[in-house]
Amino acid sequence: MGRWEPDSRGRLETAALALFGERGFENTTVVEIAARAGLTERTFFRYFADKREVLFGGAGALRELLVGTVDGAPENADPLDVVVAAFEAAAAMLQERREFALRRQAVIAANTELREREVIKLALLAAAVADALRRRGVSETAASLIADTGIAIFSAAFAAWINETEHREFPLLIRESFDELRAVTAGATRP
Amino acid sequence: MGRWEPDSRGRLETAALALFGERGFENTTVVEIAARAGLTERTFFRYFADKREVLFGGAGALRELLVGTVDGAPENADPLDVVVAAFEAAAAMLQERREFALRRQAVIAANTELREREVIKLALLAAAVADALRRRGVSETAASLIADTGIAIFSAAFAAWINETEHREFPLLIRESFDELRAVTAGATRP
DNA sequence: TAGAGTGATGACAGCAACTGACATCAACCG
DNA sequence: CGGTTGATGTCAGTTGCTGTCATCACTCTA
Repeated sequence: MGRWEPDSRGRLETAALALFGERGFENTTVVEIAARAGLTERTFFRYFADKREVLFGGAGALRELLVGTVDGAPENADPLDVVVAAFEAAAAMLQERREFALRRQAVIAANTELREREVIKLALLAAAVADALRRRGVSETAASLIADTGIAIFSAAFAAWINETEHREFPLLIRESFDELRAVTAGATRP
Repeated sequence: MGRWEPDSRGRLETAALALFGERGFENTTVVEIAARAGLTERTFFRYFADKREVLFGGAGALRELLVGTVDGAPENADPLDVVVAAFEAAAAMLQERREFALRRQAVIAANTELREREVIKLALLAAAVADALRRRGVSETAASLIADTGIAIFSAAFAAWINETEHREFPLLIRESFDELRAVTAGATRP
């Protein structure tokens, strides 16, 4: 048995999500989060670079899944198809923790700073996916475009998944958004 | 003649960009910015919600231009074409202040917090464009997708405009990114 | 098994971002 | 001419975040 309770990081994350839910992000101090987790403020900042970061621990796993899927796709597959498939896998992953995702999203939606952080996390995911595409030989610009497009599809599907009253499968919603995007671009100016 | 020097806001912006360029964002305090502008810290925070915001005053004008262009487009025009045209207009606007844009971008690129803020500004632009599209009758999901796609095109073109050694016309680069995106989506899975 | 690490945590001091409350005073207005 | 207004200053306080050093159960090694 260790000297301290185990899983400090997890306890901090749980405490933070609970407190943010109860009284909001701004009305919760780091000292309070740490106290509820049975730790001190200093320890909080050893695990998380800043107060917001405590809500974004899962981003790393998501990135690995996305990059892994792209890296593992057949060599001659269409890049956009590959990216969409990767986001479908990510959607499936999130779907398994829908309750957590909902509570977390409610907290984030209620605060501008947190929305900022979420947007930048998405941008980082896009950058990682773009890198993976370049490794497959996709050109500089195309890689960015495709990765950003993937994020756009994912965001649209995520909003639907969270907000729709009839709860449909998240990966299915990804596919639908993709179809919609193809319809949209097909309609635009033809040379 | 006023009681104070005019254009406090502008003086703060100029002082901030200069200081950030000299010693970096993190090594510059708000007190120093205010002092160089002949003002106090408190006044700085009356004009800007936070330290980063001093670099993003132009975002409002950009949004108005985008939204205005979308609102003013012919009623039956293809939504994606309309959005691309709006971003071409925005690109033309930025091109007129290339020097400023370059210095500003160098400062932003050097700091994570500032990159975060820039990403969220782009997200806000996307949201505004999406709203404008909905006003035109475009569906909820399609509006988000098209607006995000526009941002993706803009971002890719902006990177090229800033980084390429041969300086090409920004609006032209937008058009090229758009073409590339269409090529990419045309290549993906066909039903 | 003594003693030297090791690693997670605590204690404490301090900076800088940001805020609220109130004071100031030139310019303007009736 | 006196009152109001609006931009700015002053000051005190909270909180996010960091550097530094101490602590001490556990572990490894001689």
